Amino acid sequence: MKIGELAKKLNCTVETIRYYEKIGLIPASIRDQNNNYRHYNQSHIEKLTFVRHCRALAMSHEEILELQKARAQSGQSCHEIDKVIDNHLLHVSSRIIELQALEEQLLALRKQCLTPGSNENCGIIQGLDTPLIESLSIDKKVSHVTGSH
Amino acid sequence: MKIGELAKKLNCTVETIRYYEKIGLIPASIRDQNNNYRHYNQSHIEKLTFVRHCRALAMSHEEILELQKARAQSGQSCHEIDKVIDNHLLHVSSRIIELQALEEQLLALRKQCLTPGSNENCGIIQGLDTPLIESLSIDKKVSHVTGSH
DNA sequence: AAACTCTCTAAAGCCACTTCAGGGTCAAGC
DNA sequence: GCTTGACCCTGAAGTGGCTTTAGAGAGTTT
Repeated sequence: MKIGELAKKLNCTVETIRYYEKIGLIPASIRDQNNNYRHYNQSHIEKLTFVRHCRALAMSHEEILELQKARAQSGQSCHEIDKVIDNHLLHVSSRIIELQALEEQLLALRKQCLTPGSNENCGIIQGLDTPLIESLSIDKKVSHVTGSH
Repeated sequence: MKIGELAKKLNCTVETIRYYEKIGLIPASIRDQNNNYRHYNQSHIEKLTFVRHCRALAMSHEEILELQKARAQSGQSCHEIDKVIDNHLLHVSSRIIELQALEEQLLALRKQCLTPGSNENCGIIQGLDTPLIESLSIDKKVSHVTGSH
């Protein structure tokens, strides 16, 4: 299977696959000796499926590498694996709480301007001109699950 | 006021302030003629307060620039301002919904391994080896509020 | 043979900063 | 007057997880 077909199968771009190979998230593909095209077999598909599933769950590359490493320790307990998932769940749930706090602040701000007038008197602008309450800025070290855009 | 004092006042780093100036998110500071140090007055403080408040609400630089532009149109209605906030609220709430769906998937996955055994038989690994259900990958164009870490 | 699609590589761009390297400035204490 | 340490300066590179661009070779269709 060539890279384009694999990309379609896994609902990602060929660039993403090449990028994963480059950074070592998936093993190097086999190359066609004539034209240097990448070729993939079942084992490659499985490895990429795993990575894409992890990414769809918003795991970082580092977390994925940890999972791959833990899984490779044959015969070992899967305690390490559980730990990675538990930690990541913490990342996600703390990010949800952060964003919910943010949403509330934004809704409160929005209510300052229910009847649009001139922008000089806009309650939103007035609200934004005042500093934020400290408590909102939640500890950013907890989660790698960032951003909102 | 020098940059270090301003940074403390606004709970950010001096590097961030210099960066904002560089990309034009805040106007250039006044410079001390002797040593080229940046100096800030009340007007600068207000502008940076506005930007930091917007950023604390997870607005993108682009959104902040839109707000600044809208506000500068004196005499105009604040309809544009409302629109930016409404749009951003959409970003945030759709990201919350995404992350909640993600959290559920992760919890379901976690339940596959309640009694840790060998990692070969770990239900989490088995779960990650299967492709994701398409419906999870929500339209990523909606929100700039991304990530989880 | 031309046109179109697929593949390749290396490098740059994105966002919102942070970090680094290598300096200059200034006040306090010896 | 000299050192120490805190602060300031600039420009460039690094972060993560890709995406985009530029330029070129390979393969298929007309």
